[in-house]
Formats: sequence, structure tokens, C-alpha cells
Amino acid sequence: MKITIKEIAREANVSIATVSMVINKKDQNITEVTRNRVLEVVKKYNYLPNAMAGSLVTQRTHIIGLVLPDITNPFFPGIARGAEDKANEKGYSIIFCNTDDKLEVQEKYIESLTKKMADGIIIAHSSSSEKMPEILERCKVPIILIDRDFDSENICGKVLVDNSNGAHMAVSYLIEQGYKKIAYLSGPLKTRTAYERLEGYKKALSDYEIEFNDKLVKFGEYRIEWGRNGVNELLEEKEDFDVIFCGNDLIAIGAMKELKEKGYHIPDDIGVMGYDDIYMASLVEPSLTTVRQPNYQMGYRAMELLEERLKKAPGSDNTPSDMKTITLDTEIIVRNSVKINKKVKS
Amino acid sequence: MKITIKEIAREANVSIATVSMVINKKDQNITEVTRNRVLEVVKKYNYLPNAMAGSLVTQRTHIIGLVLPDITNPFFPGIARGAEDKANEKGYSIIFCNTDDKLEVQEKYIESLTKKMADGIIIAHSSSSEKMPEILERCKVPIILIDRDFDSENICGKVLVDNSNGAHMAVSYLIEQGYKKIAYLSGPLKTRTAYERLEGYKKALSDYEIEFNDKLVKFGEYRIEWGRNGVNELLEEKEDFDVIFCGNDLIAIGAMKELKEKGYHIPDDIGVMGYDDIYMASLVEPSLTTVRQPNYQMGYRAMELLEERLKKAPGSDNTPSDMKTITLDTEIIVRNSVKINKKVKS
DNA sequence: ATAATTTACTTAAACGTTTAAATAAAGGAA
DNA sequence: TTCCTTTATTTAAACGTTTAAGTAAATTAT
Repeated sequence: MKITIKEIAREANVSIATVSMVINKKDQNITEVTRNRVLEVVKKYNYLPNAMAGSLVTQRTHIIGLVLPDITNPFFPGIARGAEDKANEKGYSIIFCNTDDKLEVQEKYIESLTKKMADGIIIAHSSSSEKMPEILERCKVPIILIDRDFDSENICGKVLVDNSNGAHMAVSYLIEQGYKKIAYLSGPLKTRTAYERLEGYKKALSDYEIEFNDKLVKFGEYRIEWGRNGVNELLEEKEDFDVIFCGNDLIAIGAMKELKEKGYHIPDDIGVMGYDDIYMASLVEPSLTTVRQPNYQMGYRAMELLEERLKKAPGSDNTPSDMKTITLDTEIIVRNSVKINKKVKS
Repeated sequence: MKITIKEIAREANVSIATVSMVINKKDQNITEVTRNRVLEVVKKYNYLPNAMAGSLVTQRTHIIGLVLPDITNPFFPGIARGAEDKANEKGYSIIFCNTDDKLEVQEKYIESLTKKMADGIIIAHSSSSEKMPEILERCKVPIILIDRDFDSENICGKVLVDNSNGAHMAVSYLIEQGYKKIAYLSGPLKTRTAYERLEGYKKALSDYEIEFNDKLVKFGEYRIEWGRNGVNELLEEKEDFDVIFCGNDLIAIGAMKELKEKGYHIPDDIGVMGYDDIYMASLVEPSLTTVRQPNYQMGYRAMELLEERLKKAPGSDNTPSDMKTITLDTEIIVRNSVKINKKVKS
């Protein structure tokens, strides 16, 4: 038989209110002896309170929705893990959702999370389509944005990385190592990350007074296949380049594969630099020089922000002061796909 | 203001029962006109029913717990994704939990899932410690085991891969390519997977009348670092070997790294074979010949099994006939870290 | 000694649904 | 017409908690 607070109360000869108070440590006014009597019965039956029933009255489920494009993409497990660790620390559970960057899937998930009364949502949203504000609007719980920026009413926090600065650092680094003709295989320009990284790329070039050459910049998906194809697109331009900066590590890995198959030597003939520092980056050959995004931190801090916000009364509106943006720093990870101090040599 | 079924009922001039019936499509007895009136109000307010409140009475949360060692380990995202896809298809949500293979963490998660009234749990459990049965016993919901076998009362399904057979296939393959001295870098023997793969390794050797040599078998963690260390342990034995079969791909990748650094050429000097076929396996150099475990399928089928089981009334006990075991097949993925038809050459 | 306060509980309403049972109106059979 | 069914809807109990308000006894203050 399923055992409820009622049974415990009956067996311990107290009211259910007393049991509830003991369980929730609101027992300043409960005598030692009653408390122990209750606790004993609780233990005897291995009683665990039904959180749902409690949630109904407290209006808190301690469930957080984590909406990501695809956990199978090596960029995301770290984020998920970070969020989960912090959540667990604070007594929250995480429902996770893969959108494949499809707007209608994302919408469905947000609806589902709303129905299940998630206390909040952490989301790496999909595209900045016009429907986004409406979708987010409809969702009444606090939302934390990660990785991809966007502006809307009920967003109460953002954890971003400075893409522009990351790309700027990367390209500056390449230039300082002596590279002059820097090609760029970007992700899809409709994503904010790609757009911002392109900005950083351009700014670094102009800082060092290198002319921007749009024949050296190609746009595609954040995938290995695009890395391969992108290299070919670049080669077809018959425009000289000595290093390829890539929109992410997957592109970089694809680019390296293709270059090697075409007989180029990395980094001697052509350097390759990535972005993200996924697990694989250190394992490919040559190991990939890249820009580390602190993805564990992203998840962790996002959950931290959310937990902070959730200290306010349930259902309470966001005040402007709730809105907090954390911008995490990137870091250049020097490995072997880019020559160090190339200029000295050539 | 938060809008509930009561508001909808009032505004539509019907009872809340009617609204409930319309929403849940139990509306055979509702007139077209009432239905539409209700639906209109629902739409007007973007009303979404509070699933928790419903769950309280139906005793179904449509929440599934997915308990994994570590989503950051490349073996697991595929499983998670498979489970999530099927879950989503059937209207379930997944709460995910990382145990780091720690028993007390696992216990805590199972407790949390029980409190939150998860309808079921899919778990790649941690170690076969003596406490496991007790932990599982206490958890009253249906449990599906994945990847790692175990026996206990309320387990109502298993999705396993035949580790012994997988290893047997792999080693047989190696032998048939002409390899004779096959070293084995195993995972920790306390895990069932490692134990079974060792069985398969031994059986293949004996099938081909090759003597088992325990100097060629070393045990460590399922990690890259162990691959590196394992190679050194093998080399120290001064025992000849022409290929290393590895307990998983991470070990294989580590082994390859170490071998290459030591100046060995793969596969010409020494072959390396992995197990799992994680994403990275095709990206390392040389690309890794390995045994594919169908991990997306594992997650997917596990959720399928669970969903099937959940068609029974909530709280109903497992009958022996509920217990279903699915054993998925492995497949050899031929790449470049093992020589094909070595015997012809040498 | 009486009133006021504190302590240790209990009562009962509330949370937002689902659903079995009740009811009332309409339609059909006798 | 009267009775029986069917149809369309409502009533009310139930799900398992939390918590504000109430109460009775014990303690302290006056």
C-alpha cells in the first residue's frame, strides 16, 4: 500500500500538520518526544513525502527546464553537467530538452515545461526569429539565456561569452604569431555567435591594419562537413591564405581533415585555429589550437543566477534589477595546429 | 493573474468538469457549441492546465528519471538523446541525473525522483555493490536497466548489449586479419561490462587455439589516461604483442597517443582496436577500428520498454511477464587503426 | 489570583486538477 | 401519456501536501 502523510500521522498519533512540520524542519515548536515519535514512524515506513502534492500548495516544483539544441553536439554536455551540478547542490532537478534548433520543437518544450510548472528555464535558444518574443512571452516563468543572446521581457538573466572579444583575441594571436592572410570559416551568419565572431575577426584585422578580404570568409553550418567543404570553397578562390580561423572546433576538425587529405601539412603549410575547445580538440592530430569557451561554467553560473532569482516569491514579476548578465571570458588554448612565432622562421 | 481551470469555466459558463473533459478530449458527450465556447476561452487566455494538479489525481507525472554516470563522457549523450526522443514522442519528460558512479549520489537521485513521483526510471547503475538491491527495492517505480546488468525485484526491463559477444567478434576479427599476440587493456573488472568483455576475449582466443597470456591483460579505468598508462604497463612486461584490444574507445585513444609518442606506427607496428564507437573514434588518426555499441538505440529502446510498461495502471506491481530484456547487437566498424589482411603481408 | 503570553499542538482551507456519481432534459418505445 | 434511455452537464469527492488560524494547556507577568 502506498503510504502517505496521513498514515504517518495516524500511526504516530499526531495531526498531519505536525508530521509536515517535523519533516520540513519547521519544528521549533515541536517537543523532542513528538518529533522523535514522528521520525521513527517515518523511518519505519521509509516514508518520502509526495513532492507534487507539496508543490501544489507551495507553487514550487524545484524543477528546472534545460533547453538545448542537441546534447549529442559535444559543445553541450559540459553546459548540461554544469547546470545539473549546481541544480543538484540547491535541491533542484533538471528536465532536459533537445530542440535540434527547431522553433516549433522549442515551443512545444516550453509549453510542456510550463504545464509541468517548472520553476524556471535555462535555454540556449534557437534563432532570433520573429516568433521568439511571443514564445518567451507566453512562458511565465523566469528564463535564463545561455550562449545565445536575445532580448525579451521575462528574461531575468543571461550567461554569455564575449564572442566578439574571443574572436578578436584569436585573430590577434594569429597575427602576432606572424600570420598575415587569415581565412575565416564561419558558422551560419543568422546566429548571433557567428555574427559576433565575425565582428571580432574584422576588428582584429583592422587593429593590425590588415585589409579585410571577403573572398577569405565563407559561411556554413557549425559542423565537420562544412569544415571540409569550406576548405574547398576557399581553395577555389585561388586567393592565398596561411591560416584558417574557424567558427568552431567541429569546423576546424573538418578543415584539418580536408587539408590533410589534400596533402597540406598543418601547421607548416596552413595553420588551423578552432573555437570552443571541445573534448576532441586535444585529441585530433595535430592537436587543435583554439579558443576555450567555459561551458561547464556557463551551465553552472546560469543555474546559479536562476536559483538566486527563485528566492523571490513564486509568480512574482521580474523587476529590472533582477536582470543580470554574466559575460564569461574566453581563453586561448595553444596547441599544435598553429605555428608559434611563425614570423621568426619565415 | 494566474489563470486556472476555474476561471475558464466561469468565463465559458460551464462547470470545471466540462472544461476538463474538453481539454482532455473526453468530450464524446459535449455539444459542438459548448466545446467551442470552452476552446475559445482557453485560447483567449492561453490557458495551459497545471500538469501537477492533474498528476495528483491521475497518479501519473509523465516524468521519467534518467540516471547516468556522466553526460560528459562521450558514451552517454547518445543514450540520453535516444531516450529523450522516444520520451518526447510519447509525451514524457526526462529528468537527468549524473551520478559519477557514486553510490550515495545515485541513492540521493533515486530518492529525489521518488519524491517527485517520476513514473519510471532508466538507469545505467553504478557498480554491483551489496547496497544496490536495497536502493532499488526502496524505489517503488518501474526501473529499466541500460548497459549494465543487475538483478533485482522491481526491475521491469533491461536493454543490454552482448559485451561478451562484442569482444568475441572483435578479437575474432583481429585474429582473422592475421594478428596472433593480442594484448587487452580492460576497464575495471568490477564492472560487468569489463568482466563480460574479458570473457569474450578469452573465448575468442580459445576458439582459435591461442593461449591466454595474463601478462598481456591489464586492468584500469575507462579513461584516456589509463590507455596511456596501460601501454606502458604492457611494454614493461617485455612480452611481444602485435595489437591491443581496448576496453573502450577512450582507452584506445589514450593507447594510440602513447604508442605514437613512443615512436610506434599504427597500425604497421602495432594495431589498436577500440570499443563503443564514440563520435571521436572516426576523427583520431589513424581513425579507430572499433566495435559499435548502438547507444542511441539503447536509450530509445529503453524508453520504449518503459512506456510499454507504463500502460499498466499506476502503482501496479511488476508481473514476471513484464520483465523484458533486449539485447542489442554490436557491429565491427572497420577503420584504419588495425591492418586488414595483415597475414597476407607478413 | 487573574490576565497575558508562550508553547505545543490541531483544524481546516487551499493548491488545481480528474472522475465517478448524480441530475436534468430530451428523445424513443410502450 | 408514461416509462425508459440516452445525451449533456454538474456536483462533489479525491489526490497529498502546506500553512494560516485556532485552541487548550502551561508558563510568566501583574
